[in-house]
Amino acid sequence: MPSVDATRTAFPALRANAYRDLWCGQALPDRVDAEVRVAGWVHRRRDHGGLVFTDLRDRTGLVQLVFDPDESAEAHELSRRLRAEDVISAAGRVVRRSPETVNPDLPTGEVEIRVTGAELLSDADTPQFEIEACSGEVGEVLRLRHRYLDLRRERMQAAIARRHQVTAAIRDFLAGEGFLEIETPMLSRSTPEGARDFLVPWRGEPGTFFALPQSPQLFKQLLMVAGFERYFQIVRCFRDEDLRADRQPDFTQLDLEMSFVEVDDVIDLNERLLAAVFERAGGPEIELPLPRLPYDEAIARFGTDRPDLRFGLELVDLTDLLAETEFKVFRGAIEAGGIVKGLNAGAREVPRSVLDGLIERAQELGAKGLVWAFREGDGWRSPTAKFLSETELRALNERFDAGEGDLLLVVADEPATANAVLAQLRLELGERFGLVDPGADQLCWIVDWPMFEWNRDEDRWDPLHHPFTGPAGEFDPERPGEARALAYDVVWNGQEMGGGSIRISDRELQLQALAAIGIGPEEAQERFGFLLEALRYGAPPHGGIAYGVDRIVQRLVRADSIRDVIAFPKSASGADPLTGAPSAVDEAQLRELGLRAPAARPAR
RNA sequence: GGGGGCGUAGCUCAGUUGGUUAGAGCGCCGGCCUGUCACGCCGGAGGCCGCGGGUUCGAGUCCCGUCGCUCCCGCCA
Repeated sequence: MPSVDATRTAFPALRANAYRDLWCGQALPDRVDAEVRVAGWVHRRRDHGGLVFTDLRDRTGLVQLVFDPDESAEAHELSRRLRAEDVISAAGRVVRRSPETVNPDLPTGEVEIRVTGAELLSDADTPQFEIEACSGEVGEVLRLRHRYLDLRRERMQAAIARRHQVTAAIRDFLAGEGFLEIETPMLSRSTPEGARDFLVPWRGEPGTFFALPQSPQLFKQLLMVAGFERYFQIVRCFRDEDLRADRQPDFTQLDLEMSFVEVDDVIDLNERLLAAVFERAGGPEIELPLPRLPYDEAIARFGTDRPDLRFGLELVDLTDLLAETEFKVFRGAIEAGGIVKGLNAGAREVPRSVLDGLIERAQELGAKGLVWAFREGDGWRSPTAKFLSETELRALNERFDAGEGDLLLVVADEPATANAVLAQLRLELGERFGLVDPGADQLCWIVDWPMFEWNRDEDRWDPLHHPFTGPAGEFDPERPGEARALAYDVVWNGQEMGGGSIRISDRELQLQALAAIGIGPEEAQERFGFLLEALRYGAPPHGGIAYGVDRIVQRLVRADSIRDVIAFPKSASGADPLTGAPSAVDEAQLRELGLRAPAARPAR
């Protein structure tokens, strides 16, 4: 007998109320002979003319109601008029089913309720889609337009309940560690770094704008200066960028900050936090401490700062081996400041069409090309092997640790491109070859980040995290490229779940860090003056982290899309099919704000 | 901004080399049915094949454009 879905929250006994005194999912053998009232939605109806069965659904599950004319002619009459999703309440007696009629697939399948009286509380139009469709997934826009129906599905109820378990576990754990939950403003100042801001025009002075927060970063630092020492917030954040399957323009962070801590302190607390959340919300069992991977090692081995550690196919640097090669593709790339890097996909039967597809994919991802080679005996089967010398082939072979039939894929390009392309190909090959156990989970910390990376388009240094991240050791403003940051990201199966750092708590150092990315004292004062000012008044050393709560829940319920764990998400195009937002506003509203409507608005 | 995929009944989809009356399952409507539980059986309704143009004797099918959805790249400090 299956137990009630463990992902749903526990249900306390209902106190008798106007409509019911038992949740459907509580109609269990221990209630046999009880006279009860239940209420909910008509999930399915099986009309035998004489007997009518309905499955009644509430948040806790299903229970079978039996409408027998011998029990109540009136209720039986009503039952024949019921339609899917009608809302009813029913009174009756819990009875044990005879052995041959037990439904082992239903937690309440050992009993049923013989109805003695029923009331139709609300009748329902036929939904445009079936609540629990038996074929295929219903189109997402339709689901979102009728989200209140979509959310009735068991999977969605479970996802939203799981989300509650996650946030409840977070609150309980952090409260136990001395954290206070403190709110920060939604209407705040635009700090046009990083993502595009959502702006809110201010009526008080037309032409000025609030910005919705991309994160409460600066406020939480001020809370540390204010002496709260341990703060957290489960908080909505906003970024006006294009969406993805794991990205929403408005999303939820767990934001936390601690005073008088160093990197190890923050990581230790967060590992225990993750373990507590996983234990309570049905996540993976994790062994602490989690592995820590230095940034450089992650890039070298996986080509990315968020490696999926559930499978191998690690990258191998071949630059030194081929430095003298005659093969122009490789040689040319190396001389232009690039690298040659490859991965060994192992012994695979890979048809030519797939190889062509890989080349095409590599080019899509920005590579000039992709060289493939199969190990065959002492030699190689590859259209390009003939360009390489015997010595080089042997060296390649050793470096790759290649065995018979192994497929090698090689990209020669500047480091960022070669790494990005191979990192993505590695993921896609892992998927294609079934190297990832769908039940496996691998978490790790990425540590020892560079402070800055060179932005060639803008001709300046950009922070890898944000400009309030503390440097490790002495900071040399003359050599920003060499600075390391006291930063850490937590990566789960190749997805960034959270990231944080020890912050700069010294005003002079903060000014230097801003200067390194091209923000001089005046501009710093103009944009971050309130922070710099606060740092004058006794700022404790502090650091923290922020997690994507939606992503954590998405992973826990193994949903393909972040939208499946948010009650009312935006569609992939960024709009809300339910309310029709965003929408035009009337002229008077715009006038008040000193704004003008665009000349022509495309019809939505 | 760029690339891929999709758009046929309320829903999920099929639709051959371009061929005459566009199908299936589910749902819906009507009827029958006292042990079903994705109930069953009989009958029925339901289509601007996203939209516009083109090629053709003939277009759901081919071509061009456009709109919508979706995935990815860019972007997301």
